[in-house]
Amino acid sequence: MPSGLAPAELIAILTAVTDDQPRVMTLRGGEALPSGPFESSHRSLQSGLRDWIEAQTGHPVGYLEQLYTFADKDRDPRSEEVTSSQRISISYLGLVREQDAPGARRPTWRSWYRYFPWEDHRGDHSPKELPLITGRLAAWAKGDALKIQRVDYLFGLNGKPWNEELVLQRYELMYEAGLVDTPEFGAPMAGDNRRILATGISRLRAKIKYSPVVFELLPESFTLLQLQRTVEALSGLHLHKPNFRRQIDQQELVEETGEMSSGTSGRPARLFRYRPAILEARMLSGVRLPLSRP
Amino acid sequence: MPSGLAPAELIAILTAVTDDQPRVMTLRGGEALPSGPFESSHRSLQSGLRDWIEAQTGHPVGYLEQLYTFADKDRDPRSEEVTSSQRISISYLGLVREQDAPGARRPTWRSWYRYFPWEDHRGDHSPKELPLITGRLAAWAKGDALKIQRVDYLFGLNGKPWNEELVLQRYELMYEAGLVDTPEFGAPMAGDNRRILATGISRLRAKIKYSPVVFELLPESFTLLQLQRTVEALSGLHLHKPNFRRQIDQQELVEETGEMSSGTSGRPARLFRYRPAILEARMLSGVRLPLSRP
DNA sequence: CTAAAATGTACTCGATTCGAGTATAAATGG
DNA sequence: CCATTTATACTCGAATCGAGTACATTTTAG
Repeated sequence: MPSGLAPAELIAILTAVTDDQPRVMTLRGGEALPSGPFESSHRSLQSGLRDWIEAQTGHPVGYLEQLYTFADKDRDPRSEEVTSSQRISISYLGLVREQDAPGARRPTWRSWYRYFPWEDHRGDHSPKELPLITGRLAAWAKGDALKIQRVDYLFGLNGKPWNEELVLQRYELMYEAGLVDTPEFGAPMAGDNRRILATGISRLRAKIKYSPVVFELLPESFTLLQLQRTVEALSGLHLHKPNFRRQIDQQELVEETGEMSSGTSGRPARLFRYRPAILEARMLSGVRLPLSRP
Repeated sequence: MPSGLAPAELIAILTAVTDDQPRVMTLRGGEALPSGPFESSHRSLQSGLRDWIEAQTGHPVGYLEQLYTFADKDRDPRSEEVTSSQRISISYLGLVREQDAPGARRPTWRSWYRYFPWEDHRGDHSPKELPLITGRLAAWAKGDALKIQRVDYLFGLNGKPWNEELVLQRYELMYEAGLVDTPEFGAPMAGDNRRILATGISRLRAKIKYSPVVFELLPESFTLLQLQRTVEALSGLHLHKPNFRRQIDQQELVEETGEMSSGTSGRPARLFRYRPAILEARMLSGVRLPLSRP
């Protein structure tokens, strides 16, 4: 058994939230995710990537989590060619406070929804692309009961609820149906980068429900509305304000700083800070999503 | 920037449940997990590993999920040496029905709880090793409020509930406290294999709560008690029978076969089968854990 | 044969959670 | 001043969940 020697590559999905938009750091005019070779000199995968990101962007990375490891042929289902050496790619999800380093090298932060416009359900109406997409999917699924069921489930049709976590599954369904190269249905990326981004969004949308990672995206002190807007940006959902606040203080994840917000319109709000002391004790409760507007 | 060329290795945590014990396939007298080099000839990581396992064990793998990718220096915190070439190891969790291939090559299936005896909370009493372990941990944490809080949280002391999912975190705490090499506190494994096993157990214990993976471990048709015993074996918890059954039929994951069980003592039970048709529709409900006995 | 043990099945009850809605208070901007 | 925006405190009913009770049916021990 000859063991394959494969070069390893690290790929980062760096996410920040600004102006109520969840954003991802991109290169080459928004067409590629940042990536680089894995250096033998690094202490570990995790710390190697951390050093590399901070050097490249000037942003400290608050949270870094491994997502998935691909071999080349896994990555782009379109290419049928047989490559002799398979590159191994390890993808990571990183959360940064974009405002931390305003003066540093300006990378291009793009909204997630530029690539997945159908995933933003915050407005009063569902995204304008959705009817077109589901129409095309219905035509594609016609006759196959299993496919119809899958479309209904993934896109919340026929009484089924919209599940915001299924970003990757929806993208893969659209890929099967041949819809992902339609420019009106989201901006393209090089290779399989858009699929990797979908993986990261899925993971993060799941994670905010049972882990306090949101706070890695917020400044030191914040109002409860800021917190809610951030969760809404990530999940792409509109949340019920009173219930959201009820959950937050039931979980005792935050404490008042004593200060009040200023500079905004409307009544000033109390400022809060995250209580990292009980991080582990609250790990498995975390932020849940009390939805509203069906 | 010279890119490091690293050989990649696949490591498998193969799990089955027999005689109400969750088991893992091991080599070398229970000291190692099966592993092998990643072949360039394989179509993908996933399918490569699947072929390899089925060839080695004769067991078809029902479910296969990637766990985590390590670089060598990540893997064994004990070794301080600087290796020039870092091996990349990709670990997978696989579920098999052990009874499927009784005549094949006989690998050694060991109970999880041989390696983590403190994780089995099914009996009337908690595991006999626990008082010793928590005593030693308390001595280790003495004086450090944060450490004490962590011990309490991870081991369910001082009114905190036992959380069965935190297998890896408990193992790592015990590692920090220098308890993992005590033979009374579980059998040893080579290198970091025991830590990788803990990762797999944590993942599986979390997964059975929101995904119907349990059925990959059961025969085609089964009784509700068999299903409950399997979940109990994996979670290491004792469940409340009436509530367990209530949840199962609320979720409509199973249907009656019309047959009855035979050969066992007690009243014969109805046999059920899994309904894979609605797999996706139920993905995010799955089997939850209605505990009993505080 | 009979009783005990093991297994299966159907209920009830109360606490908690959760979605949804209502009401009121405090600031800003024409 | 009044419309608008934001903050905060409640209420209500449905669904879920932990816990417990009761009873049925079969095997096995004695």
